[in-house]
Amino acid sequence: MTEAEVAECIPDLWQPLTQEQREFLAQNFMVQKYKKNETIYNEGETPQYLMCLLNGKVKIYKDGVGGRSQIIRVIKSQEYFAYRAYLAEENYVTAAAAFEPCTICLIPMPVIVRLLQENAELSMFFIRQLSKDLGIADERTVSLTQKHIRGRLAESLLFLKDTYGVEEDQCTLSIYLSREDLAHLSNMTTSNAIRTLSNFAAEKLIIIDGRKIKLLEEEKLKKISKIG
Amino acid sequence: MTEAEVAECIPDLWQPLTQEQREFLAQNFMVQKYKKNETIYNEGETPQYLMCLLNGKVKIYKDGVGGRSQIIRVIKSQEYFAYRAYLAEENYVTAAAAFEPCTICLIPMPVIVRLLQENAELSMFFIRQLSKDLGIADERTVSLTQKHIRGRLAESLLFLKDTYGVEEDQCTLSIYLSREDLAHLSNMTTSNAIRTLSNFAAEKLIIIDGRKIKLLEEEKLKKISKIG
DNA sequence: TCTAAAACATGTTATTCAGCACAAAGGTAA
DNA sequence: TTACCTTTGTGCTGAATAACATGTTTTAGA
Repeated sequence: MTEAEVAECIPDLWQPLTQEQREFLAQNFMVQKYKKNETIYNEGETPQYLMCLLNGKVKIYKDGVGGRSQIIRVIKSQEYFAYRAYLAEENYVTAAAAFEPCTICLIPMPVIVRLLQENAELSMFFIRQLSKDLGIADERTVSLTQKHIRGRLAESLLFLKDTYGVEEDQCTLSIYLSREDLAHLSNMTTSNAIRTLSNFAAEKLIIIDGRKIKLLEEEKLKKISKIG
Repeated sequence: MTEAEVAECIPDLWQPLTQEQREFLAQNFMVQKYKKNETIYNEGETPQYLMCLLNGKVKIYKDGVGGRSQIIRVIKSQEYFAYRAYLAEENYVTAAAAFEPCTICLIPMPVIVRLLQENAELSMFFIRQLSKDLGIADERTVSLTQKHIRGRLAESLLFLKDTYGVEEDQCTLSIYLSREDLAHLSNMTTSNAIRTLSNFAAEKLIIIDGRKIKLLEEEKLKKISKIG
C-alpha cells in the first residue's frame, strides 16, 4: 500500500503526523475484510489493535443478563474503534460484529501509543474523541432507561439516519437492520420492535417494506423521541 | 498556597509535570468550598474549569424525561471531573452537586490544554481516565437497562462500598444517602428504593438504621447483582 | 425448485414496576 | 412547645412491556 493510500484511509490519524511518523505508521498498517455478521472481536479478549472502518457498518454490543444483547454504539466509515480497552488497560468489555461486509484497517496499539507519546496533536484527537463518546454514553444511559418504547424506537430511527444517512430519495434509511438488531439498539424485545414499527407505519410516520424503512414524518418522530 | 500543598492536592496531575509546568500550574490554582446539596455546575452551562475533589462527595447527574433525575457517576476525593465537556467542545450535558460539604480545586481548562500540548505523560493520564470512564459507562448502560430492581439496588450498594468505603466496623457504608438519591442512582422510584431496601433488611442481607446501611451478606448481594 | 431455517407478524398472558394516596416519623424553625 | 416540612414507609392500582404461543413470510442452502 502506498503512503498516499494509507493517508486516504485514516486521515484523522495521518494528518497530525510528521513525515517520519507517517513512514512508521505506513509500515505498521494492515487491512482485513470481514463478512456480513462476522465477529470482529469478543468480550473478554485482549485488545491488540486500533481499528478504523474503511467501509461497511459495524455494531459494538454487549451481552447482558440472560444473554440479552444490547447495541452500545455503531461505527460508520472512517471511524476508529476497538482502542478504548487497550488505553484503559483492560480486556474488551464489549464485542464487535459487522452489520455488512466490512473492510477494516488495523494498527497495533503499541504503535499508536508510541505516536501518542511523540505527537500532542494526535493525543488531543483521541482525548476529544473519547470525551465525545463519553458524553454520548451519558445521554444514552438516560434515554434507554427513562424513555418509553415508542420514544426509544423513534430515537433509534433518527439516530440511524444521522449516522448512516439516507438513499437518493432523502428518506429511506441506508442501513437495513433486522428487527432483532433494531430491538437490541433500542433496548426492547424483538416482538415489541416489530409491533411498534408497525404502529409507526399505521400512523403514517414511516413506511416499512421489509427491512427498508422510509422516514416520512421526521418532526413527529423527533417529538416522540423527545417526550419519551 | 505553597507548591508542596498544591502537589498534595492533585498528585496525578502534578507528578508528570516539569518544574516549569508546575510553577505555571501553581499560579493557576483555585480552591472553592461547596455546601451540602449545593450545585457545582448545571446542564447546559459552558465548562471553564477542570475540577478535582479535595474532600467531600459529589454526584454527577442528569435530569431526563419529566425531570426524573439519574445519577450518572459519583466522585470521590482526589478524582477529577467537569473536564469532559470542554475537551469534547460541548456544553455540560450533566449537572454536578455536593452530597456533603466539599472542597474543590479548580484549574482553568485552557491551562490544562496547554499542559496537555506540552506533556505527553499528562495526555496519557487523561486518555487512560477517559477510556476507563467510557468502559464504566458502557457497563452501566447494560446494568441499568437489563437488571431488575433488586439487581440494580444490590449493585448500587456494592458500588457505594467500592467507591466510598466503609466505617471501622468494615460493613457500614461511609456515605449516608437519602432514599431518593439511592433511587436515582439505581434507576428506580423512591418508593421502590425504600421497599427493596426493606426487603433486603428483612432477608438479613443488610441492616438499615435511618440512612446508615450495613452490608451483612456481601456475597449474596453480589449474586443478586450479577443475576440481575 | 424444494426444504429447512430464519425472520417477521400478531394475539394473549404474566410480570414488573411506576404512580398514586396516605400515614408515620424525624427534623427544623418560630 | 407547636406547627410545618421533609423523609421514610406501606398498600393498592394500573400501565408498560416482557414472555410466550402460534402462524406466516422470506431467505438461504442443498
